[in-house]
Order: sequence, then C-alpha cells, then structure tokens
Amino acid sequence: MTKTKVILAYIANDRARKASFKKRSKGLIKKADELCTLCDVKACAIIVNPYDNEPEVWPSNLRAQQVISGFKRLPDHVQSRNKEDNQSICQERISKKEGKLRKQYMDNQQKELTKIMYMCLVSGAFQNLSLASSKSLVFLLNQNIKDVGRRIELLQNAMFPRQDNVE
Amino acid sequence: MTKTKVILAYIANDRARKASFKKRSKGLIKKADELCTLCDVKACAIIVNPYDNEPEVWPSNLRAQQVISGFKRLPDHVQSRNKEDNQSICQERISKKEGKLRKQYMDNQQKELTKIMYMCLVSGAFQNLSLASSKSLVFLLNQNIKDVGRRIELLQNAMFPRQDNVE
DNA sequence: TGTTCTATTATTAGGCC
DNA sequence: TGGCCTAATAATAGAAC
Repeated sequence: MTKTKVILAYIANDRARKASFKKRSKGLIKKADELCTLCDVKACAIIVNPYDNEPEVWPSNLRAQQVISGFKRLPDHVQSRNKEDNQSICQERISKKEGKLRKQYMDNQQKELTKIMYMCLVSGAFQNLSLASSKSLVFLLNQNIKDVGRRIELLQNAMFPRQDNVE
Repeated sequence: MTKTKVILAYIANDRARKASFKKRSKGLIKKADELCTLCDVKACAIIVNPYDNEPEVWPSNLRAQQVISGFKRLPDHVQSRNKEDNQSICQERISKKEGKLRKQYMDNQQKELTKIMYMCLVSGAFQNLSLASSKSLVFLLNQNIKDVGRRIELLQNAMFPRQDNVE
C-alpha cells in the first residue's frame, strides 16, 4: 500500500473500511482480468460484502457458474484438499517455508545488530541495551576488532615487507 | 507492471507466460486475502490453469463451496444479471463510462498536442507530422500567438499608458 | 525450470473537497 | 458520501544464474 505501510488487520473505522473495500475489490478484479488476458486462463471471483445486497461476481455470473461446474466435477478428495483441518498438507507447506524463514531471521539479526552497533558508536549510548543485545554486540565488535587487526598487519607488511622493528 | 509498461494482451512466449502466471496468481490471491482481512468480507477465487491438473482454489475448497452455495441460492434473475448477453445493463454501464472517457480523451489530445508543439519548436522537425496533427498544431499555435499578442498589448499599455506612437 | 534481484510501473492510504 | 489527488508502498517484467 501506501502513504503509510498497511497493517494487515480489520479496519475498525467504517468510512475507511468501506473506501478500502471499494478500491481493493476493484483492484482485485482488475488483476484477475489481467491474469486471464495475459495468461489465457479461466477464472472467477465471488466477493460477498455488506455494502451490496448481492455478492460481487466476476467476470459474469454465467462464467462463474461455468468455472464452478468444472470445479464441482472434480473428485471429492481433490475438492477437500485445502480444507483447514487437513493437517498433513498444512504441515508440509509450513516446513517448506520454515527453511526460508530461518535464513531471513539470521539475516535480520545480523542487520539489526550492525545497525545497533553503528548507532551506539555514533551516540555513545550503550546503557539501554538488553543483556542479549549487549552480548551479541560485544561478539560483533570483537569480530570487527580482529578484522581491523588483520588489516593493519596486512598494510604493515605491504609497507614494510619483511622488516624488523627498531629496538 | 514493471521494468516495461505491460501491454495487456496474451503473452505468446511460453516461458514468460508461465512466469507471469505464477507471479500474478500468487499476487492475486494475496490481494484477495488482504481484502478479506482488512474489510471482513467473504470471498473465494477459482483459477483454472494449464499448469496444474486441478484449478487453484482460494482460500480453501471448503470455503469456496460455502461462498458458491450462497451465490447459488440467489434468485435466477440476480444470478444472470451479469450475463454477457444482457444488453441493457451492459449498455447502461457503458454509457456511464463514456462520459468520463470523452473527457479523458480531450485532455489527452490537448496534452499530446502541446507536447508535440514543444518537441517541434525544440527540434525544428515539422515534416513528420500527419495532416490532422499539423492542422491541430496550427490551431494551437495560432491560439498561442493570439495569447502572446494580447500579452504584448497588455504590457505596452502598462508601460506607455494612453500614449500614441511617434510617426 | 525455478529462484533471486532490482528497476520500474501499479496500487492505494489518507487528505481534501 | 464519493470522487480526485499525491506521496508512498507494493507488485512485478525482465535479466541473470
């Protein structure tokens, strides 16, 4: 969305909710239409809403009925494949996502920590950190100190190759 | 809609069409989900596609059947309200849109012409214009010339009020 | 063939009338 | 209330792997 990042939760304000519904249902149907045109698929959408007495049906009630007929003709086990209580299929999907989630989480931790480190270095304000953050920060700082140390060594070797210090 | 402006027509390239389908059907379902969450409406979507043996059904086949049941329970005249052959209703909608379309068209014409005028003035290349464009351009230029004339007069009157020219 | 990246277009929240 | 506007976020085409 826009102007502000959308929080995905029921919009309590009646006026805002209706405005959002109008815009978004229009947008949704446009997207469905584009999908059908671009990819030559058959689709229908039905939206039951409190603003109209009748559900919004796209692209036409006739087409919806055709698509539904095709759908109803499927064997029962296919029709119920997505039922909310079908645990094994849900679990499979969840597992598949968990891998990605874990990776994202690690990335985020690293980024967050690096951000905190720079904020602290700039402001000098270390006192508000949690114990866990402090520990992680110390680890990160030590890593960086080691890196810097290695870099100093490298540069010294480049500038004064194989030369012993005086005294 | 991106990297290039999308042309709304069947994507001939198999690979691109499939990629587009995957992205867009995912996007469509996300939008449907958001609509339901934000506005508390009940909706379902069914997409019949050549890549899977079964149609893609959202949010679940169970929910789809519930929404369809509600839809099927409507009286016949409502169910067929959107049928492609229902000319009077289509015509009404078309008329409603035509007003807006006409206004937009006029706006566009004006903008396009103004753009062409400036391009021509900058480049000096008038030779590639169509007859119609040329005529419109002449009209626009004459308008502008008149405007400039009026402005010159205005400024002269401001600088030399009620004064006759020498000789 | 699917996944990831990112430049660009498309959608839309909130404000205004 | 509904339509218009604009700033800002979201979706995604095309490329690379």
